[in-house]
Amino acid sequence: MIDLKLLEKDFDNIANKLKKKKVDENLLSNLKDKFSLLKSKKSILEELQAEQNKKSKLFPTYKKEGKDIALLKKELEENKKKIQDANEIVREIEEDLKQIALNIPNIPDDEVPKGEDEEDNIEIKKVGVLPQFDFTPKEHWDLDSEQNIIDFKRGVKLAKSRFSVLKGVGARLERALINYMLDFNKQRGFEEVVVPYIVNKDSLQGTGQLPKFADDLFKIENEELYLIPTAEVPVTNLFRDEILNEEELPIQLTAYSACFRKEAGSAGRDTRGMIRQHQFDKVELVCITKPEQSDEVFNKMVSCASDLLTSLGLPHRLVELCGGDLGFSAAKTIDLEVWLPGQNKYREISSISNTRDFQARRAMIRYKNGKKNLLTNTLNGSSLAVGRTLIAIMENYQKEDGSFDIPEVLQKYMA
RNA sequence: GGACAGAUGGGUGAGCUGGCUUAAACCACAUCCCUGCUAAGGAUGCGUAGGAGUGAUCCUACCGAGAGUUCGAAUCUCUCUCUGUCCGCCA
Repeated sequence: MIDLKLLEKDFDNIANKLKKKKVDENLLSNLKDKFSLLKSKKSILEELQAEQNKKSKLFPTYKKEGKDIALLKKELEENKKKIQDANEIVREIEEDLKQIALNIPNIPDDEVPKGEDEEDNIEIKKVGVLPQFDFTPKEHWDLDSEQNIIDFKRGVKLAKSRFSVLKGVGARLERALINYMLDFNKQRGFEEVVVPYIVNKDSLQGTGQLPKFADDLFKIENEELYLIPTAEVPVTNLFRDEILNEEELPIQLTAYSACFRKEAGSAGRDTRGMIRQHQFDKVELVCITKPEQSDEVFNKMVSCASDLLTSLGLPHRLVELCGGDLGFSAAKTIDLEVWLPGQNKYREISSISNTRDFQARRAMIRYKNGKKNLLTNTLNGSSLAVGRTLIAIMENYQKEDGSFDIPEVLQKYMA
């Protein structure tokens, strides 16, 4: 959530920064005014409450001294009505304020490039050598036209479009990749956790998926529960409403989970193949840090994911997202895009974000710094999207007859 | 899913016949003092959020969550959530 005190103090600067994310300045000034209004109405309420408290305490002494309490009582009854009215006003403003504030995205870092959409993202570097073929490389669905590895037809039969079934080598490769990624991340200092795939509203609000992006989530009928769109939600919310010890930071975790997304806004995009599914596997990295640690940890996460791709022999590039393409909660994001020879394109396989204190403020994740409780920073990133890694292997390691090799590092996991 | 019991600060835990509670006490923790060595004792401080003030300090809210009764609620009433125990079901 946006820091309302900062908004009040430094309005022009923040409004200017949020232009990169296309936030309307009028909305922000409205928010700022509401915040000031709330403070003044609240102090009126508190004065009334103070009076009520003070005078209520007179009753025992009045009774002891045998004084008449009728007048005092009448006075307090009237004051009580004033309190109720004032309370109603404060509550309305608070509700209103919260609705606006929760829908304002994070402020991008200063060095985030300006831009509208993914066309304006900046390539930072390319890693690895593109594979050369003396035939025309195929897309993954053409490599497996019999659907012996990825069975899209039956996935649809079981659920609906954008679901699939992995079989044989496909199923084993998926599991091998998950295990390999978790082991790799562990070696880099990330501790593994296993978390629920269903979470409540508070958790989703903490990481920023709610209230704004309810349409992207699968909701459990008749319950305030949702399937997770990413392990980032449960893993980050592990520390919601907690005050951590300074010494335990940075916390560096990794988790495998299935992820569930409605893909509401992407009708018609990537309808073929494994790229965009309603259910997919992902190994995630989540870090909770002190603010001054988060840039260093961010870089560590990026190199972890990039080195993982390199170790699998997958050429890729690092791309810094421009303001317009940045996610709701992110202050800065670097995407890793893997080379898909069948598509002759780089495609996103990992997205690593520093949310600074945006999620921490929503989820109240703090740490004790001497006497003060300060907000942490939270970071998250994929390492990696497993299904996309699987097809990247199929396409990059393909042979003319449609078969493909398994990267060396995975072979012991396939035994 | 059914029955019963419970939810109080970092932990344990009293208060729960409404106002002498400003949430006791103990433990843990921090600083200091005394002592002088398989240790012991003492003093002070020690929840969260918001607000006012240069500051000491003061005000408001919070005893699982939300509503209600009352001049006044940790304490009474209702609803919900969660935890424990027993039963049922289940990998």
